Amino acid sequence: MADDMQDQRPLRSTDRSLPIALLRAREAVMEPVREMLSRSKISEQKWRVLRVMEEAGPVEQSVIAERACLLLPSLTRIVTAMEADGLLERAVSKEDRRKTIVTITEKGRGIIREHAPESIAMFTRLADEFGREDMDRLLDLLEKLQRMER
Amino acid sequence: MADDMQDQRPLRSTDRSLPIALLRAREAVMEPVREMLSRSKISEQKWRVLRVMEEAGPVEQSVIAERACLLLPSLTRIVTAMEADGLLERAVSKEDRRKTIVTITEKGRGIIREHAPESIAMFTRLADEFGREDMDRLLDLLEKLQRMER
DNA sequence: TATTGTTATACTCTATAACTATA
DNA sequence: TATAGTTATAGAGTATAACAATA
Repeated sequence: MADDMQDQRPLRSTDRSLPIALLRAREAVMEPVREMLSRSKISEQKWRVLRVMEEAGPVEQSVIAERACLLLPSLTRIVTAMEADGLLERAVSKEDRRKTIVTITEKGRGIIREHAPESIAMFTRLADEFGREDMDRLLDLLEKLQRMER
Repeated sequence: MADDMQDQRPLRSTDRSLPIALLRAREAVMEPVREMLSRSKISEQKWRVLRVMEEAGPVEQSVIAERACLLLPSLTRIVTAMEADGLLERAVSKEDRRKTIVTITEKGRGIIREHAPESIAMFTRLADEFGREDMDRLLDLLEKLQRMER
């Protein structure tokens, strides 16, 4: 009701602004994660790429870019560096020679394995403190939001 | 149960990874917001600073930095540029001369007013599509998360 | 001595456009 | 003509440390 009056209404408080609330929540959650990653000199972005690649299997770069929330030009640089570090391999697709198929290497998987226990422990601790049910509810809602807008 | 076995468990799917889910959700939500801001040549960060300042009234920079999710060195540059553009004013605090108190100007408020209708309309449309109740629930959970970790 | 904010620096990501090669 | 990816470039933010002024 009264949606036509919205031009006169003030903006929501920043706590109830979805973009700001998502950002603040993420910053809060990322604090210990950043601490963990910085110890092993792997950037947040590279970690996301590893996670996405391990999950998706061999994939083209556009897919990685979308799922890791990176632009293609950024991904090109990141993937080049990671290939040099032996964390992944690139190959031209046989079906479509425009595509580059990227595969995680054993060394790349090693990085994930190395951090998995601590990563899981952090999440478990957070979920316990936050409440498991609320955490599930939150993840459900985030998935729904993600799926809606595209 | 079986939390002691976590070292052997694989990581959660990226859809159920809280940091990744928060990031993807935010990217989805930000798409139209970025489109709006780019039309008026105001960066996402400056927009956050304006929002926080309007809400908080005259505040020191540390507070803005925390609430706008920016590091102090980044904020220093942003605030310098915004002061040059007449969007805010800086003054040394009388109680504690180490502190800089920043105040939004009428011109700064103008930027917010200019974008408020479109911003509210975007959110209203999104909340309708997403479901008002779910949106409230999501914002409650995000607030809770934000408050927990600090 | 600790705190607030600034400056400096190296690195990285963003955003856009232009380009190559394939389709 | 359109698409996948690369390269180039300008701008901006990140992260850290060192510093000045003040408490």
